[in-house]
This record gives sequence, structure tokens and C-alpha cells, in this order.
Amino acid sequence: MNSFKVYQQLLDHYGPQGWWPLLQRSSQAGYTPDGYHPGQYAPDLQISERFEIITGAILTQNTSWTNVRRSLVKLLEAAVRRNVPFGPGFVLRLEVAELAELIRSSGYFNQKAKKLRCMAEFCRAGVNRAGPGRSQLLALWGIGPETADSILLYAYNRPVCVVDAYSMRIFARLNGRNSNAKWSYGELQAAFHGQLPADPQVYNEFHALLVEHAKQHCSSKNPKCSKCPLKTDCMFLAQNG
DNA sequence: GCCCAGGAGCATA
DNA sequence: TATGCTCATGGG
Repeated sequence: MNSFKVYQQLLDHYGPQGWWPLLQRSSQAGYTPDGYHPGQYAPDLQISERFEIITGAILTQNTSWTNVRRSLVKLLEAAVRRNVPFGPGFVLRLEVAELAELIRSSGYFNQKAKKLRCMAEFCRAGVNRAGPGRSQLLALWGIGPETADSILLYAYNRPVCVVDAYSMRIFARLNGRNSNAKWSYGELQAAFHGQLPADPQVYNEFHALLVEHAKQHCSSKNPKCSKCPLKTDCMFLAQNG
């Protein structure tokens, strides 16, 4: 199934998602209490807000956003207590054990504390106005293709599609593939890039919509196919009904 | 108790 | 290239 048609149908059904959430703006007009900003695409980011996105992208690796959100709240509160702006400098002045404790709720906290330090050192060294290159991000310890692409798209507004486990599952089901015949990351990303307009706003919304769709309908166990907005074009129900 | 969640590094073959 | 293991909390 064509990914642009999926995008159109999901957008029609769920509406704009307002990614990436910014807790630092959660009290501002136009933002939800969780920091989403539907209808306000690609806000002009402060340094601390961009680093919040980068931090969230690392913390959410194989982890639910509710657990990540708790960690982000603790990190932002700790920065306020120390009277320093949230950013690479804040992370680098923490002991690793101290940082790990703040992000405990995200799981893998020892590994993620190390990942955040590596990223903070990279950011402190300075990136040019265009932002980091993908290969620069991938060279960092703890940054793989999905995290790198999330940072490029959501923190730097670059036209890069993010592929995640949800994307794999949804498109595997749409095409009637089983779980042991998946695409590689690059294969599915190339398909997205070939079928969607090369617009970071579309890529932003597309990935956010896939996440919402996976949560509401296309869950790994007991998917809710009867009310699925994509059911007329999906081969999963026919094969597994 | 189980499985899953907005992955990535590493060892092994 | 492709599996398999490890990392770890919190919700359903």
C-alpha cells in the first residue's frame, strides 16, 4: 500500500499530532499539558528545547513515552534547582550515577546516562547552523538509525523519515508480510522517501500518526481491526481473521 | 507471572 | 548479513 495514501487516511482519521512534545512549553498557549502543539508545526526552538528533543529521542529507545516523560520532568526540575539552563552543560556537570538516577524511570538508565553524556559532549563541541550530519550522529555511541533520524527531523527540521518498530509492524501487516519477512530499516525508509513528498512537515506528521495508529488500533497483540481506518486496504485481517 | 514499550551495541557464525 | 543476548523500568 502506498505510504502517501496511508498518510492521508491517518491524518484524516486522527488529525494533526503536534510532535515533538516540548515539556518546556507545556504551560504555553497552543500546547497540551504534555507539550504537544497540534496546528503549530516546527516551532522556532531555543537551545534548551532542542536539547529536550534530543534527550527524549535517546530516552525513548525501546521505552514507553510515559516513562520518558517522568525522566524529562526530573531532568528539567534538576536544572531549575541548580539554576542552570537545560542543555549539554547541565548534563556534563552531573555525575554519571546522578544522571542515571534522574532517568531511572526510562529503563536502561546506566546505558542511557552514558548515551546522554556522549551526546552532550558532541553538542557542546558545537554544530553548525544546518545541524549535525547523519553520519556524525551515527558515529556517537548509543545513536542508531532511528534515533539519528528522529533528531534530524524533529530537532533540526531536516527532511528525513523516521522508521520504527511501529512502522515495520503496520506496513508488514498492510502488505500481508509476517514478522520474519520484514524490511531492513533502509529499505522501508527508502520506500517512504520515494512515495511521500520530500517535506519535513509531512515526515513529522507521518511518523507521529503511525505511532498513534499503532497505539490505538495496530497493537502487537489483539489489534483492533474492526474499527481500523486502514482496514479496507490491509491484508492482515483477510489473512488472520 | 507475562508481554510490551516511539533501540542500540556487541559477540558470534 | 543475520541472528541472539544484554540492558531495565512501569503499565496492561
